[in-house]
Amino acid sequence: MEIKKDSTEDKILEAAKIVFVTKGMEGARMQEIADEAGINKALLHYYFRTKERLFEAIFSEIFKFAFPKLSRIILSDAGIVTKIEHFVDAYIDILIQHPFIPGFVLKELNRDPSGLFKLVVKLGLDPQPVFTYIQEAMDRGEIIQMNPKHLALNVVSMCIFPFAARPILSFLVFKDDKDALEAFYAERAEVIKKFVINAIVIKN
Amino acid sequence: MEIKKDSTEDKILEAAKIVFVTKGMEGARMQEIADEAGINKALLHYYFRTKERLFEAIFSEIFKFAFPKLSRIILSDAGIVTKIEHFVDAYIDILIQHPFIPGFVLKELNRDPSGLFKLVVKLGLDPQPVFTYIQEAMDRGEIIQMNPKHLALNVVSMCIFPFAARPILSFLVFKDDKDALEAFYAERAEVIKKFVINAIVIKN
DNA sequence: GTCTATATCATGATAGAC
DNA sequence: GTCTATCATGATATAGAC
Repeated sequence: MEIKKDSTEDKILEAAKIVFVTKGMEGARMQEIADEAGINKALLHYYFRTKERLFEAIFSEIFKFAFPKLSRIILSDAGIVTKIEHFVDAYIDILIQHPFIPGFVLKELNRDPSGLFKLVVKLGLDPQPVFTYIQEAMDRGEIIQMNPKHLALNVVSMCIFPFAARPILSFLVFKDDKDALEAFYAERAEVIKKFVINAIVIKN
Repeated sequence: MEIKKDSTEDKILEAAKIVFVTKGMEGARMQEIADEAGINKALLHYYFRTKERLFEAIFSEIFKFAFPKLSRIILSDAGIVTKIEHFVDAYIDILIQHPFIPGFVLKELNRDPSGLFKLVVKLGLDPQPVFTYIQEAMDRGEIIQMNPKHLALNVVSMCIFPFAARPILSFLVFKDDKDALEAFYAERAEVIKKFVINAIVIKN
């Protein structure tokens, strides 16, 4: 006897997440999602009218997952160095748990950015206060002077890119040694924090 | 009178590059490439037997474009700091001229890495000597001690990621102000160089 | 709500005339 | 070499039975 622990809709969402994340919007096949969910292809259209809508549901879910955690850190009242450290820790932690997200987001971003833009507007995401905050910390002499946008981008780049480029990193640098790659990712947070602090802390 | 300056094959290659780069392998349509080249769809199959082969031709061309320039710098006999500076300058220069490459490469990388792997093997690309070189410079006390792989990845991340994430950067940070975005990219090389040097040069 | 069967359409690829 | 016409396939979407 089989216990029905998930609704059909949940099963579809879970299956779609797996397929979309590995194959992307274009590569994903409705048949494959149906198979993965153990249901019929027509049911996908019953629950989510089109492939596009199903995709958007998954995309939003993934994006919304990371947002609140990072937002909380950014809005905290810690000093800028501590805040950057917490941000890097949290970001790398999320990425280690979901290493597929960067590749997926960048892929879809270059395919059709409008979906992400709608989401960004809907979430009321605006980085300007972050830049203003960084500038103020610089003016207070907490860190060296530089364009806040460049600083923020440097930090985010070093966090995200290694995961977005995972296949080439794995193959080229680690000769497909999964354990070595995982160990390397586990070191990233500490490395980035030290690197950034060295770069921006004022030297006497 | 129309002067035939390009062969049909060249026209196809140029058209395919435009379409593949913007749409990717999956998104690209043979019809669109044919239209872009001003020829018939059947001719594509006459010159390049399949879509896959046409794609590979473009992908190789793009990848091979950047390789020799960067390779020359890496193999030069400058000191490590100078070498990093030259590398960043050259890399950002290439990316400003071809800002689509990172998004394209990452997209195809996450779709099917095997093509890039074959290319990497064919070109005999091996980063190990670079890591060894960095380690030796560290041992000579030219820069601080850290895992050479992390250092290399930090530099490459800060160079590539801003271009890979161009759509979101453009929309979220620069409110679709193209001029502001271009100006920002133009500053990247100087910013990255200063940032890296601050991070790795030994303080007294 | 779930399924079978099918309509409709788009695309990569090919055949064959010129 | 280039074109028109067409095929074969696979995918989205819908109609309608249960």
